[in-house]
Amino acid sequence: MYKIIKVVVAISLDKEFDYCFNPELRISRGMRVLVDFNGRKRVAIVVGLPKSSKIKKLKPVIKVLDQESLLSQEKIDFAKELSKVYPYSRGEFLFMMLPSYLKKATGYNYKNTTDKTLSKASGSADLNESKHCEKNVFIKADDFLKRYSLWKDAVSRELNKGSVLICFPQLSYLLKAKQIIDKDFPNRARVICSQNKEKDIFFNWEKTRNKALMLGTRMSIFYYPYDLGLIIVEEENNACYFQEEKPFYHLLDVAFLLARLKKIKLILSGDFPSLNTYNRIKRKLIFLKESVNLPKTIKIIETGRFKQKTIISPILSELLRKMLKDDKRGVVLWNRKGFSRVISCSSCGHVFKCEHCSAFLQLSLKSKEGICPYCQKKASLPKVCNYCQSGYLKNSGYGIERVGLILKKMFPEAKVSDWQDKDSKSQIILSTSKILSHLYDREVFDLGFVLDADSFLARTDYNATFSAFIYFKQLSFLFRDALYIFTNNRNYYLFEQLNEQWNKFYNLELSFRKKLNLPPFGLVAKLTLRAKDKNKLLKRAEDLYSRLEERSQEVYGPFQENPFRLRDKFRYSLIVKTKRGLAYRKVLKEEIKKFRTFSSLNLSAILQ
DNA sequence: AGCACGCCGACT
DNA sequence: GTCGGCGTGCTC
Repeated sequence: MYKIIKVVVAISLDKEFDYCFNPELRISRGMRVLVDFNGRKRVAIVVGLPKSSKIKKLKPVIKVLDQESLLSQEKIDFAKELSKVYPYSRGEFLFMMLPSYLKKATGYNYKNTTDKTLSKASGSADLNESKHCEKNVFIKADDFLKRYSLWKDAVSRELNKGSVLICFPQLSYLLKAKQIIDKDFPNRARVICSQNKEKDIFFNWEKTRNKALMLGTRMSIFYYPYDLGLIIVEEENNACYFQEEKPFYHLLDVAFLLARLKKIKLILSGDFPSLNTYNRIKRKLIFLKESVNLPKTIKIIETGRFKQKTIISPILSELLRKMLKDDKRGVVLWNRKGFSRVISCSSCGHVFKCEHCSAFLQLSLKSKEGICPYCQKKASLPKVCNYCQSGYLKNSGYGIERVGLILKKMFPEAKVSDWQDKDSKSQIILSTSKILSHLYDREVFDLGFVLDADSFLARTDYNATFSAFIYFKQLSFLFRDALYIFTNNRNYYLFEQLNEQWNKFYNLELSFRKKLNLPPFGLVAKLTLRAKDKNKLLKRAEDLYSRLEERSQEVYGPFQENPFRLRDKFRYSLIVKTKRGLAYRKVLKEEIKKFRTFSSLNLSAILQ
């Protein structure tokens, strides 16, 4: 007589499959088994042990790969909850919780030593958000040290009982913070991140299961230890917490779901909360703990009266002159890499474009080559135009290198440096917005000058104003005296908000979002289709559009993505607006599932 | 996901 | 004729 198991595999189809096995074998939930799935051998995870099956002819399990359960019932439930929210199957999520070399059928027999209490913790996620969230906190302070001092005690308290997971947006930030954390918790912290070598992930995965202090990037949450008692998300509003490739997910969604499932505390920490988190604070679902921050001066300068022909307006050159006279240092911010924006022929006007993207090549002064700002591929440039054989190449538009060159000419006596070449003697420093990834270096300058503020507002997405607010506010931390912002829209409401209380702007933004049913109130999904064949792609995009519209969804598009063609593939997007809630997500998920992705065309979905 | 099956258009 | 690209169905 045979016994039966239910398994899932790592495919997008959210379905359990039944197999039979010899009762002499020891099989329990959360173990890996090797099965014949549709004619091929595949690793599957056991999710159930039913008495009977509706399927008449069951295939037998080929091999049992583990001696003991690898994934607890709680993790199986967690994967199920995740698959309700995101358009991926329970199987796909369960496999994300395994170190990748256990995803293959390599005969590793996992022998558990510490994970004995697993099967106790079970039950499905409590979807009533208000129940366990009074514990959740947002810690607001403008630098890491201040925030750390506010959540440090919670860490040491929790470590007496169980494990703590601290998430960081990037590995570089994590390692910097680790030096500080190591002083208080010597030899305790373990790093879990995708950059780890396979062995390290496995090593940590096994070792970090008991009263462990885990520091990780966004994926580390899928490897959480069974006795996890506290999750901390540092720089909660950082865009790095959103994974921009398949599977798309936001760490915060995953963290909320896990905290609710495990009934544990979640501490969010950052200089400014995300709008979603602020909404939770307002709804009293998160408690705000704010440390007093020094107000920073942000000055708005209208440039409209001056021709943009000279990128350095008279006001700016006057400010820089005064700054040099006062022996102070400043950073000029311009968010375009390279030297110029367009390379064209002075005679026939031919514009040099990237072969793989719909983008103009940009000149890099350093390599004297053309470079695509999107795919980063380099292309050699001819001395004489290869189309008309007569014209010279002409550069127009401003990249950061050109802005630097102009400033060098204007201020020959000053030391003008690019961000990467700067030293303690540099007086005028040029940088793109990547300066913000050095926020935690705590290097402070006297003055800052944003020359291209309007390009941050020219974005068409609903988040543009909010992102611009965060960008300017975070920048202002880097400057002792003042941050100057040059704009043609002096009267835009954002600018008057920059020197107000931070939550005044948040309240204003939330009221707009509520009126227009945008996140965090409504659900916005962006579905992007990519293919090499432009016409077929458009047809597919229109197909999907009408299908979604039939389901009475508010659909917009198809829009061409910018750039339309990227790495040889054209891209169209659809925007779907619905109410928030699992039922609406389910409709979207079904349509995405029904929409088959071929080798020649793929679909990705981002839900916000 | 990945594979088999079957439907059409192209072509030695 | 039949080769092959691609839409469709299916996996216990």
